[in-house]
Amino acid sequence: MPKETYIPCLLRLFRQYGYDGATLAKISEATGLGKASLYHHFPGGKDEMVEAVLNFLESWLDQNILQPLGKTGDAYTRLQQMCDRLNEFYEGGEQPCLFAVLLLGSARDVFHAKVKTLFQTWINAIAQVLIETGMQPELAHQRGEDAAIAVQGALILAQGLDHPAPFRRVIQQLPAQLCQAEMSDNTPRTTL
Amino acid sequence: MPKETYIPCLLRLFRQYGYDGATLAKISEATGLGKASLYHHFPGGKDEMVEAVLNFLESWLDQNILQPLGKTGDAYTRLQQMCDRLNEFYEGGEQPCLFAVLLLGSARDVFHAKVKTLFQTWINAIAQVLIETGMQPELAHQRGEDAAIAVQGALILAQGLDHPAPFRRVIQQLPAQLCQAEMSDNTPRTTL
DNA sequence: GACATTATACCAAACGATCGGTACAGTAAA
DNA sequence: TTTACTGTACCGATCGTTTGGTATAATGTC
Repeated sequence: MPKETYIPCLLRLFRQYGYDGATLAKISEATGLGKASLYHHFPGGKDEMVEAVLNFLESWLDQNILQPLGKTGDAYTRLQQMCDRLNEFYEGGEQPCLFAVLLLGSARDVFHAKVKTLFQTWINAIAQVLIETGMQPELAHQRGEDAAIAVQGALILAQGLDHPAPFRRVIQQLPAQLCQAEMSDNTPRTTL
Repeated sequence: MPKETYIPCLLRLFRQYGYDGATLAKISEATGLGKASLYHHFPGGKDEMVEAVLNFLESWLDQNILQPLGKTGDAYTRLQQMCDRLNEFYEGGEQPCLFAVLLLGSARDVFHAKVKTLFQTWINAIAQVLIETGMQPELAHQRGEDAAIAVQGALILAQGLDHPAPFRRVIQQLPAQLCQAEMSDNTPRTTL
């Protein structure tokens, strides 16, 4: 079997257990491959496995996020499509984000560069959509960051509260919040 | 020396390296205590060390967040005080959140219950402040979640982008966003 | 005060288990 | 016969943990 076959399984393991927690014993059991076979497909060991998963996620990002966002048409609808795909990918908030897992694990330095560019790519793509609607580039970029923040934060909270509701709500509200016009005054609030 | 002396050091280590990455060797070196001495203070081993850190964070939360939020006075100002303390604690976005680290590490199950109640306590305290301003309880609770989401997401992004700017911006904008009145119509946006 | 006892704080060394990784013989397919 | 792949057995290193013990200071006893 080609090594690409095992990428989804590896993704699942690293998301679930983290870099350290996903031991070769677990990987061997989950893939049904002996250690020797794993090292045949991934001579670089665990690091190469994670790298392969990150490459897979890069192409996933391109196909499921960047390309839909790059199409012509309604900005709101395009962002909604992105949210649909994110909802799928994170299984409605039940699965954590591998990026966050890697960033907060002990091997953060090894994969930091790759994760950084993936984040930047995603944020820039969102910003570009908003710029096309006439939004100022600076604000659009902020909104792109806000989207990433909302998704990542919601995933953390969903894990922490052991309930996916916050993530689902964020995903549902996100397109409207991103397209929303800026507040006219600085601090409009209900009451003091 | 009493074991409380070593809590800040342990907090730093677990934040920086994660549960798995903070090995006893590193802990021994950082604290200046031999492994056996660590087991004198924390007979339960690493788990008890983390537990002690979480207990410390629980009292930190009470003193620096819950009590200021519980005072009388301007809601906006109280939330701003909370943000100041958070900014301190996370060192302007340069330090990750131990809760997230634990939730995404391999030992998530062990500390999940404790982290969950701490999250809930924090969110409820924010919601209570907003309810006092006349906000509907349901919306107030959503805003409490939004605050946690924004902080956690911003910390992840700050780690991922290797730049604390997103966190600082979120912290600065947070009080206004929480107090902000609900949108009149559902999806007001600039352009299609 | 002098002495025995106990509690606290600490450490060097070693424990078994598991880690990621490798060597190599063997099998299956071309 | 070559190439691709896999199972077994094994490696050194490091993991968290435990053992056995030593100082030091406090506490009780006479």
